[in-house]
Amino acid sequence: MTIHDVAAAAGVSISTASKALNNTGRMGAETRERVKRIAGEIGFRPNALARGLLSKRSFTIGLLTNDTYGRFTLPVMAGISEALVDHGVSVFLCAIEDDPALGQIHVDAMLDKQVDGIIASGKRLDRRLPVDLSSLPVPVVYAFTEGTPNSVTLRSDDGQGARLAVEWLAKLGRHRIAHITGPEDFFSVRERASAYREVAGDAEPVLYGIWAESWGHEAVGSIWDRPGEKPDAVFCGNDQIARGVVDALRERGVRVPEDVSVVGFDNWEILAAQTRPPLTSIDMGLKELGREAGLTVLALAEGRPVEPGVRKLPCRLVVRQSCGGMSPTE
Amino acid sequence: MTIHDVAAAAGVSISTASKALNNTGRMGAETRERVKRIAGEIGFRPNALARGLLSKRSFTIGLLTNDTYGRFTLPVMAGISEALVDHGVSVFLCAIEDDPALGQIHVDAMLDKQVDGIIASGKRLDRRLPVDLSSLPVPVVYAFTEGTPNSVTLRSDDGQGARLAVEWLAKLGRHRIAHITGPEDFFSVRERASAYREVAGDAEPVLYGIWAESWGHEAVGSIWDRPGEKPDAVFCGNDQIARGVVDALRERGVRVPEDVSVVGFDNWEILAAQTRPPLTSIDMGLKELGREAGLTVLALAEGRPVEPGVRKLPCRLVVRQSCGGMSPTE
DNA sequence: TTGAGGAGAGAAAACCTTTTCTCACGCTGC
DNA sequence: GCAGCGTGAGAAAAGGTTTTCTCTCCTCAA
Repeated sequence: MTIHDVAAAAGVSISTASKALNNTGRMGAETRERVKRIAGEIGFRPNALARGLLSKRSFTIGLLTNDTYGRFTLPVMAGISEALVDHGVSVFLCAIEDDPALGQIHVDAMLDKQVDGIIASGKRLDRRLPVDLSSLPVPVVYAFTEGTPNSVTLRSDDGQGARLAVEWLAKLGRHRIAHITGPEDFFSVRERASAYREVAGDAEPVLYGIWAESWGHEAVGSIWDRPGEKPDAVFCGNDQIARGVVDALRERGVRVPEDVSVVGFDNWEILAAQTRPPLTSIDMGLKELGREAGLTVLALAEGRPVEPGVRKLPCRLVVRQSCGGMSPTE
Repeated sequence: MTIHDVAAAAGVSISTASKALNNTGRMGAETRERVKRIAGEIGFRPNALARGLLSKRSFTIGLLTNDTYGRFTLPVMAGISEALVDHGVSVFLCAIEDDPALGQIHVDAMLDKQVDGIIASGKRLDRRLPVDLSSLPVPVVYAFTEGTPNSVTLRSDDGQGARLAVEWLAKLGRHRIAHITGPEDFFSVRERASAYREVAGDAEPVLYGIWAESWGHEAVGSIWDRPGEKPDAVFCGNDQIARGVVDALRERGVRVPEDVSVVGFDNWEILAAQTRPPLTSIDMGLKELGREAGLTVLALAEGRPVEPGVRKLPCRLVVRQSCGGMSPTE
């Protein structure tokens, strides 16, 4: 089913058929309608390859990621797809592990296929993908991964997210707020910790560890075993740690949320909702991040100007039951 | 950088350049080498759109899924990508939620882009995607979702997986093996339960519930609170349930694995490894499934014959510490 | 010396669409 | 009655590549 068939069936030339279908050119209204009707009847759909060859636009972009579990990439991907499907753009997903060679293969394959742009994503804000995207013939947007100097980079505002969490705890009347978090060499860990300090002061030390439940357990042990007053709230670096914290507290007979409020980070639905009690958590808004990234790369592909630099998107507090108290709108 | 530039730089015609680069046609060996060298030097890469237009092969396939969390789709995707990247094939990922309209939009977009084939995937073996793929102009392979009657369908062998689990427990000397699993209306639940019955007999009832930790908890409660002898092993319908079971047992002072062995299903790394103790689990081999699906759709796209029907791929036992005992090779 | 045949290379068509250019025709205004 | 113009529609080129066909030499054998 090519445009030839449409033209033949409508008794017009190919050029007329094309113009009719694209609402361009001059022609009689009934001719246009007839061509359109016939195209619909025989189920004509234009070949995107041929169209792309001419227009230099493939309506295709690539998403490059090294996030194997997809915990971060999946929401980003969903946002991108959601934003771009209306524009007829499809997305190549390329998981490149941490392998530079594999990354290069995928980038080359995408360029061969004339993608209109590339979105680079990852599992960590302060690490680069193992492949250089700085001088590609197509626009590149970095989302949730570190970009090159003059690039467009989108990331979550972890400081604001942390502030949100701690202020929420404060609003609930908690004032001895501990912070149990991940490895200090993560930029986002430092950013969250410093926002935490701003709001909570330094009554409690920040406990750095690893991104695991076991660390949440262990940290609760070290805090509750030491003498002196105990915290009445814990702000955790991610939901896994929070889960460990909640479990450890319950095992010690400390009630959550009655005695201690706990806030997580990431709002990893499948974990946060299964914890007992379900975790109040900070959502980084990765889907919105993806949506923005999609629209941005599209803008660049269409030649619209986008000012370079790092753009931080706000986090959101998702209230469940691990803090007790009021609803978030009060 | 087009083949015109290569031809000009090498002082040959376009056709000669093309033939040189593709190792086709007749020509002097040094001419061929010279063209290749120059193409390499100026960084020529053929335009896949133009090539696809002519060859009717876009070296592109689509992966359609309604699995939002990507827990099943992600490993499948990884397998597909891994198998096809060597063949120069890129993959469009289309997440269609459960929306028929969205599904149709994505399918149309992919067909417009002349994909060589489509792989349909999902989150459940016994459900169809909300879009009809039965009479598309491109080959379709179903992976981890129900296919249409005469299609090629790939799925995990859940019966064999369940057998693996129960036999493993038996081999460890466990003989009162309980089965706590998901909703009975899942085909895979029934399949696993019936394999369990075959091996374990019906000393213990099968407990059907929901796919949640809370159900694991609850089920342990109902078993351990009833009078009489207790199980010495629990085979769980998935890792979330297993997690709930392990936690509930620990809370009751029942030791895992000393007193009771626990096996999960899905081998959801991030959960199984964080459980205390880490879960022995059945891996459905979704990556291999993806790989097979990729190679199969490629075969179909190239016109090689593939016999239709349902092909079951074996599950694998992944031993961690929740069963105790020996290593898996003994 | 001539004819056949083969080797090397180029011309051109094809893939499908969009877009620009050209053409024919009928009408209006002088 | 004729120049000019607007309208509707088609011809053709372009985009980058592959492939088939053709052409020109050159060599070798008769």
